[in-house]
Amino acid sequence: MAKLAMIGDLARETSTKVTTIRFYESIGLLRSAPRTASGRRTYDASDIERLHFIRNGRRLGFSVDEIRSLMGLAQDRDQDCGAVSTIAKQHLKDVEARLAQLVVLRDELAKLSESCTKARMADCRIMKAIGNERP
Amino acid sequence: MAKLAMIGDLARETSTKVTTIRFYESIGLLRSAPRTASGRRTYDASDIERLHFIRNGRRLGFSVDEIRSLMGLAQDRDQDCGAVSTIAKQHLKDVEARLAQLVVLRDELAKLSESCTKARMADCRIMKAIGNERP
DNA sequence: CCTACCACCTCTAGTCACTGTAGAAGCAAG
DNA sequence: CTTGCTTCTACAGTGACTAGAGGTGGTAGG
Repeated sequence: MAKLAMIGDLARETSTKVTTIRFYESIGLLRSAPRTASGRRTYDASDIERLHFIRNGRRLGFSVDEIRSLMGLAQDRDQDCGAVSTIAKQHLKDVEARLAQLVVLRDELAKLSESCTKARMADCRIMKAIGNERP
Repeated sequence: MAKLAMIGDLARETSTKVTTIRFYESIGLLRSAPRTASGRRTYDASDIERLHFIRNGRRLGFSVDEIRSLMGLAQDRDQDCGAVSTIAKQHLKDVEARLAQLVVLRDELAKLSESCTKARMADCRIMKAIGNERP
């Protein structure tokens, strides 16, 4: 039988903080890990995989709830994966929307930043611009 | 003397929720508005300007603390505005960094999303990809 | 004058995904 | 045996609001 990992090993393996792993357990994203006699959490290979999935999902910007859904769907191994595709596509759409917003923001900020003429505060163009913009 | 506005007027004028205005007061971003006999907040033109500044600052992605700094700097009307420029430039840099990250993310997600072959869950490429990516 | 209705009030708790802290106990090496 | 690391629990804090409960004030219509 495979040797068990302590929480610190899991943390290193997945570049996750120990506190974050405990947090995932507390919100039910990871199962309640079995404990040693002295109360320490022990993990096996499937926990490592699951945590990798969670971390990658988060890195890709999926919310905890989306990850929960994805992992839930994975249970039905014979179902088709249309629902997964739907979640991924929606997320992509959201990211694209945020991206577009951020581009607008960047351009506004760049214009703002360029407008500086090293004036007195009372005449500062940046301050005036922030005060006057009406979207 | 100019007529005073109620909190609802201010909210409409600046597209801000009433609760948000009260929140800004509670964190000292807006002054404690003077009250009518019955305890309602009253606002004048300078409050409207100040709130516009705050909202525009937030829309541009400045944090509440940055806005606080900017408004603090504005007090010294004779000082030069180098500090303002510094804050704006730093913020621009932050936004550009986020933008770059988001572009990477978008590309990863797009690839992910395209990889779907409408398979059984057990063979889903999207799920496999989320599970297997190791940054 | 009464009633309906809206705007306003305070206070508290919830959101999201963690992070940080305090204080105690386990465990292996020197 | 001591040192120093890891782990444990439990709770508070982050940012920037948002929502809800439960109440008062002011006004317009009947």
